[in-house]
Amino acid sequence: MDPDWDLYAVVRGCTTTSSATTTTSSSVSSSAFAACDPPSTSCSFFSTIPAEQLLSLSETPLEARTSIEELHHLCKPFLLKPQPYYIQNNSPLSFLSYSSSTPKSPPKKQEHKHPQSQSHHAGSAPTPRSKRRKNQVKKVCEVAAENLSSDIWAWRKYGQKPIKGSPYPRGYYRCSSSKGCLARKQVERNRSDPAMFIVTYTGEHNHPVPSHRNSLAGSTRHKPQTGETATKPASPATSEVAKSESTEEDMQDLMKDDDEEPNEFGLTETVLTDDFFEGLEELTGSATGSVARWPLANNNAATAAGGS
DNA sequence: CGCCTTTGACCTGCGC
DNA sequence: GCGCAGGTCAAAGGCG
Repeated sequence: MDPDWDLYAVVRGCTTTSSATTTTSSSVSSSAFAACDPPSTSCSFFSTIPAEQLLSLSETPLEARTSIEELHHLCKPFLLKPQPYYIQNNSPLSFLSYSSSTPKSPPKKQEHKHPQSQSHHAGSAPTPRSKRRKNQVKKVCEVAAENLSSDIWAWRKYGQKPIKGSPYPRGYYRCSSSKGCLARKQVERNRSDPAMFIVTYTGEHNHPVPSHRNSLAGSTRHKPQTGETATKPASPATSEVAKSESTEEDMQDLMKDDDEEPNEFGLTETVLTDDFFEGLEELTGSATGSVARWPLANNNAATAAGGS
């Protein structure tokens, strides 16, 4: 497994919101930091840090890590470690759900291959659609509706199904940034809390974060969402995202001057505020759990299923 | 023109 | 083995 793509996403998400400060290299490490969510959500990248590390971090006087560089330095070690599952919540350092469909089984890239159409997705040998349900690495996160639009990846909806027991349908999206990308995500509205969306990521991106969204053409479709018909996929996944992200792109463009790579941390000083470290304390306490979490930076579920 | 969403059909895994 | 439910495909139509 490799949280790479998630991390990338994280980075971007963060970069877009928080004004870029210093752009350096190492997208990987930065990604972890980027964990911070856009606007309302503060940084939760610490969730990626092992409990022990967190403790040590928290014990470090704030004054001691006033610079991004320092923070980076402190966290870098953990950022490269693959983390099983990370749940990101819309709220700063709280973790909502944790789900692991397959804790350890190696990422099954080809979660399935349709016999009738296995021609596409070049590069990967056609494999049966088998074992898609089991042995499949998933990253599940719960995202608030308002955060659904913060996803740096371009997703394309390829299906929607009503889920038994749930009044809301589940939307199926795949990464449209790259033809052969196996990354997929499912967006489902939380039945118990309609304001929240459950986003499940499967597969991995086999390409770097797109500096620009693939295309916006035809992505913005304004279909009159008939009420809350469980069949209406909230907002066209990417479409909404695309729109809301147009500004992100702009920002990214601006930032590109410095470097193509996303902001090292994607954090601004403002992000590293008391609030930011406040949550840290909480984390140190909660992070002692064995459950690995990470800032699934992408709250992207901009794609909402069950649409709003 | 290219990409997106929608949607019904099809395929496969899983539980009984 | 059967049926259900979940996941994906692909055609049709829309949008920039």
